Amino acid sequence: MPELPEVDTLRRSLRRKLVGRHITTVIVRRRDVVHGCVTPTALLRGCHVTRIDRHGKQLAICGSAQDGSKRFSNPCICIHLGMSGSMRLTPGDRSPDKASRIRRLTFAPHTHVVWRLDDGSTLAYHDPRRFGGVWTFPNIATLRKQRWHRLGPDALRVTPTQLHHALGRTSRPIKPALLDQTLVAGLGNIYVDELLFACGIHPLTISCSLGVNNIQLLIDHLRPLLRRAIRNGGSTLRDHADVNGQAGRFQQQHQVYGHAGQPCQACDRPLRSIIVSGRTTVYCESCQQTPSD
DNA sequence: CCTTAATCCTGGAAGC
DNA sequence: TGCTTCCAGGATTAAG
Repeated sequence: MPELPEVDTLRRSLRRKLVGRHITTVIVRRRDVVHGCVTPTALLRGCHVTRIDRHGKQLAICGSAQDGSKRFSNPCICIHLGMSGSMRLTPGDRSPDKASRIRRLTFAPHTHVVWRLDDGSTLAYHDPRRFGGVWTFPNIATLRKQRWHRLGPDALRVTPTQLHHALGRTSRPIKPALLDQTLVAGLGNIYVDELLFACGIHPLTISCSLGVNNIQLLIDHLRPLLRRAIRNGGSTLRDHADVNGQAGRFQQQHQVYGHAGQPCQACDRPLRSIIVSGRTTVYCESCQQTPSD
């Protein structure tokens, strides 16, 4: 499932391959996955791509265009991959025959939006389960103000003070609290389970009972965990892949997620699986205790 | 405040 | 083999 490391893998690839390119055509194959203005212009047709941003699990692609009266516009689209979304870049056909280049434009199943670039390559947004979507904004400031303002600080940048504040005001267990994007943005089921295992914190620990030491422990493990995942191209369980179709490798390093019943890497006892606020949660009963601090 | 459940949706896996 | 059923999950919403 695309969480922060998977989305950041995508951001890095797009930054490399998309920034500076010109978008010549936009094809919307399913209108209902696009929210806000659905015109090609709002979806960056005629724009140069200026930057790619990310907050939590959401991605922003910003463009810049000049109209007839030389006025600039800087539209911006926000992409949320939901559960099964992915982006794929297909290199352009360099053959001189224009007709064959156009005929080559075939669509994989569940392709909802396609952008054609000035070098003939295409960027395609797929999402079989359609929990994700594309949101259009007149500029990135509006995106931040209207959409990203509801999210908590990004999980890669959250400070101990911010985390302490966020967790201090909820009596929910730590597991659903860390999944709550309004408290911290970017974590999903995989990385919360991995984080709590790394910290030795029981998933049912009441958030506001965590002391400063444990907040620091969470921070100390959070960034290295996410960075390691990003370095490995994220976790591929089923759908996630980079823009070139390559799967991530971090799932090979999961300590608990997907390993229920298997021996704990640290103590050899079988890992337990429970449901916490509707989410499958895997942890080690002996390594993860409720801290008294 | 909190929780649970339902909702959206599809494909893969398990079960008969 | 082929059908049905279940399950996965991010976010939101409603109900308890």
